[in-house]
Amino acid sequence: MSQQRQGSTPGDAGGVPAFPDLPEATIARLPEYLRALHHLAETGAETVSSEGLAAAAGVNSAKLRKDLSHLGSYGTRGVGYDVALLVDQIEHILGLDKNRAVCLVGVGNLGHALAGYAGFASRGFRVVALFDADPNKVGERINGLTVRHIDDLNAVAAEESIAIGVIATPPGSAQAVADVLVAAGVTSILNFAPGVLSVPPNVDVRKVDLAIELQILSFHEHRKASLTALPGGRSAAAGNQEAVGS
Amino acid sequence: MSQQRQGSTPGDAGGVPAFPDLPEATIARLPEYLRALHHLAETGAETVSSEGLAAAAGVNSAKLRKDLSHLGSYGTRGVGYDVALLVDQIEHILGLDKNRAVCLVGVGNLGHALAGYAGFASRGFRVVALFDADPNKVGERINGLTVRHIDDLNAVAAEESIAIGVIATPPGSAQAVADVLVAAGVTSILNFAPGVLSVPPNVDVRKVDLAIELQILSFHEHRKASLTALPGGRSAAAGNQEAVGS
DNA sequence: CGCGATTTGTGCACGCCTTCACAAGCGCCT
DNA sequence: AGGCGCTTGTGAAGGCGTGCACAAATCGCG
Repeated sequence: MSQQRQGSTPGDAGGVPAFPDLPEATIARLPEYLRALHHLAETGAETVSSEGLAAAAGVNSAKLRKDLSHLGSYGTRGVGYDVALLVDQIEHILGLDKNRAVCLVGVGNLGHALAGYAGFASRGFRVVALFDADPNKVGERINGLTVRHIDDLNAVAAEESIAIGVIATPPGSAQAVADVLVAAGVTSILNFAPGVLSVPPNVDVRKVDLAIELQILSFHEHRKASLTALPGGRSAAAGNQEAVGS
Repeated sequence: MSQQRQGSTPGDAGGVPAFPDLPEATIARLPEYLRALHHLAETGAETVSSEGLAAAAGVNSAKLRKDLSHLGSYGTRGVGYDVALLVDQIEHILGLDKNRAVCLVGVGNLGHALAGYAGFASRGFRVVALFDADPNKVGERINGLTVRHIDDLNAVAAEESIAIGVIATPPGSAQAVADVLVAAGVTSILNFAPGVLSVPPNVDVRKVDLAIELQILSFHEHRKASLTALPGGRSAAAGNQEAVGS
């Protein structure tokens, strides 16, 4: 068993598998596969076929096979994929075995909810610190953590290496917070504030804008309404089950 | 001025511009353009160049021009785009002039925050009803709305046409809630619960999974770490500012 | 009235992603 | 041992999206 396929770069340091240049689209789907696999494992399944896993993850089976083939050959022809093995592999690829530290900036309406979101801890992330600029919020205890002032961010980052920063502030403060995070050495940011962040090229930013999601749905709603109103108004089938991802 | 270009289908009912088959990628960017345009309008700008708007929206200027060209010719060569006109056009395309009714199911940690999210109302959406299955939550008042029991959803949908349903329940209840929404005639769903929803083909589902976003960031963090650790460890520049969208 | 500066709109080529279809491989049953 | 059915892994084709580079169009100025 051990490591069958090591990756591309031969001059590899240690046992870290070099990255076989996974397509972005594949990476965006791996977490969904992982969730489906965990669910399958709970039901006691030892192996899954690509068909079965694809159905559980909501994708085409061919796509799933191609995605998994990029990580190496972890399936057995005629049988399927070993669930436990695949879970380990994907978690390793995603770096989830590192139990990454996350800090959250902005303990307002949304930030408050995010701080208590159970889905983070259960999937390999530790929320280690909460920050806000409002002195009235500082000191408040949420889910076992005390809100600290944003000026303390540097100090906290110094003791504990922060892998990911989450921005849940009003739009006007987002850029300033991003600058602070970058200055503290954070190189991955999840931004819930509307607007574009300007960051150095080595920093990755993912943006989630709830209003944008609604607007996209509104468009489809608008389109469907105008189609069914037209003479040839059929069932207006089109793209559905659009998953968010880059 | 008025209408220069009406769309494709000539046999058009009323003044509704038939849909020129916008690419999905373009649709996903229109809301971001719209936000940038609103911001520009507030600063008093009458016109914008594609370069300027592209910068404000965080995209390539060529991409922006191509996107806008799909909606028709609303720019003037040598001058730029009329901000107010473009706002109207995009809002119309997205169907935001309809002031769509949104209902939210699941008033837990996240749902509570969503119910109070100001970004919805300010961008053309009205949260008209909150639902939950927990009797203890029913009756609670949030942001001027009273939480009702999920069984009342059909009745509410009968009086007020609900355009979009938002699911913010635990994963286990999501499918059941989706079924109720579909039965009530809702054809657009925004799902915050992990997992795949099964819906009829005429229903659009968009999914937002916060943990997935973190996992994707984790991957890039993992990748960057292993790159900088290698001999040729340069600044590890790669894809950044990845916006979420289908 | 003509010219140059500016900016839009778009044809074209390239690359990524998806999907199909099938050969190769594996296990089981006889 | 041999054959059969099932499933993976992948070559190839097609479609979609992006970005370049440029022609067409408009405005302002001399």
